[in-house]
Amino acid sequence: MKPARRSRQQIQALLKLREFILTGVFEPGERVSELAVVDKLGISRTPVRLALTMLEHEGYLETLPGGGFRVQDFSPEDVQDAIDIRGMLEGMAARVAAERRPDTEALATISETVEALDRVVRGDTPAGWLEPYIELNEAFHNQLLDLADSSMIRRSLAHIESLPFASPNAFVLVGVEVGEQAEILRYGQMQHRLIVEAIAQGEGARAEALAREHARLARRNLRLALRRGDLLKQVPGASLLRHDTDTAKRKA
Amino acid sequence: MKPARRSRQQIQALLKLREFILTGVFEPGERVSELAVVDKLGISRTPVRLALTMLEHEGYLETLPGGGFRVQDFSPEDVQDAIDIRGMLEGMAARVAAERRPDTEALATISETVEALDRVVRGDTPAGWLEPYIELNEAFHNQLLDLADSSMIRRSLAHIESLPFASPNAFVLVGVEVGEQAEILRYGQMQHRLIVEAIAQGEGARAEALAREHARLARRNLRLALRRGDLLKQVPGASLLRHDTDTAKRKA
DNA sequence: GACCGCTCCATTGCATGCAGGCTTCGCGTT
DNA sequence: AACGCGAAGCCTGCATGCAATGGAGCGGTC
Repeated sequence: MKPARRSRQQIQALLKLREFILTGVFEPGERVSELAVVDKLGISRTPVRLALTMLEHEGYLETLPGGGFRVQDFSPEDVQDAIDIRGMLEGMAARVAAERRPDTEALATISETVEALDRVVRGDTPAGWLEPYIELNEAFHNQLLDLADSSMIRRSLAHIESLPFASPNAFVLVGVEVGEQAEILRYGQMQHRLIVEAIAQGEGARAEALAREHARLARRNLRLALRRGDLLKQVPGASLLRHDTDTAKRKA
Repeated sequence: MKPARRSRQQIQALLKLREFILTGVFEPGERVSELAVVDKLGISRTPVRLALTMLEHEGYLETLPGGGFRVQDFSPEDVQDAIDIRGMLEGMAARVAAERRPDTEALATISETVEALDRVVRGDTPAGWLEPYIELNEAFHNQLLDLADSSMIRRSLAHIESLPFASPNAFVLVGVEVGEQAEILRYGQMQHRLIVEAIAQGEGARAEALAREHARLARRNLRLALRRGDLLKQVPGASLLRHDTDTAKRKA
């Protein structure tokens, strides 16, 4: 029955559960017990339990006082704040990178990424540009972290980005659906350029401000998506958003 | 043999292990296996394992590729960055609080704390002032978070402050040993005052800058402690600092 | 003598049996 | 009829047995 499973059960459980939560199989606010998950996944309690606590640390779940877990829900303000926090951390990364005064060689990798992004954004290939853009965008953010070379920044960023809607690429798809998409994309790309430029010139404060402002693009797209519900479907983790119909605690 | 333990084994394990790590029973870089902990604590593997993964998320441990854990070590730069991150998050909290334009009533609690701190700092009672200062200082930071009322900021701050040397009170004791202590304390207290004032007047940018600068006091004390090794003993989690003698990877 | 391979041991990952607590439902009494 | 008390069942927390994997050490062969 189970000789096939040689991969880690715990990872399986984690992936499946995350998928279930993200796709709305488990609704926000819903209580989820070990047993229910065991029945649903066919994995025994030990790895399931481990996966549940991992999801708790990732922010998807919270423990209930009486034991068991509950699917976390998020307000629009929460999403906004998460994006802001990412922006601040990336800003700090840019500043730290600038203060190290990296030479041209150290900047080579990220410069290549910026140029590749240039080609994508300016490119006349309207079809199939999305995939590489997302990939390069993520690469840019990773390479910015590499330049800062701070395990603490890395750690905090990883923590906030474990919330899917806080990642740099979360709202790219929203922009796509909107007419001004091309202009926004070019604007963001200019920011990429200027961030690297500021770092190269050791302008820490400027690099920080640019990176922070860069994250505001995501906030802009968030507002767009909130106004046009159909756009929300493009955002990973949108199902975790609290339904406004809930008369739940606005304020504790 | 086991009828006495009715409290949660897992919590016991967590507390004991954290204490062991902080007091240096487990050295940084040391490998720690489940079995060793089971023998040492007399708690079975299931709760021990859970406690270990929790400590991993808190940043005390990291998983080894071959399985098992390793006590994390931190460079002085890591500590500095952690303090900076806390400062940024507190700055964001102050800004968000200011942008909400809280009325006098909402500010009542934190104002009382500031005044209580004033009495402690200005007070002529040189003995026994430390305890209340630490308590009030922590209360101030908590109440600042209450004003911002952002679960995301709260979450990220809790995460970074799970590292003991990143908490607001971590370096207070260092300042105590130094002659200029009184002056520094009054300076920090003035910042407390001004932060609340800025929030009350809706000056978000100023509140943020003040809160960020406020955290720099901890960085200052960190440098002091690094120069004078004896002061380091006052800092919680100092045993996690990487020994400079290690010729380990400075840079990956 | 050195290198490759095999075997054994240590250690983690998984499953399940067991006990205790919290809640809920039902029955009895006022 | 309503409230309180008691019992039962579900659910979580813990312990331990078992299997599988990775590494180290030893032996054999080239």
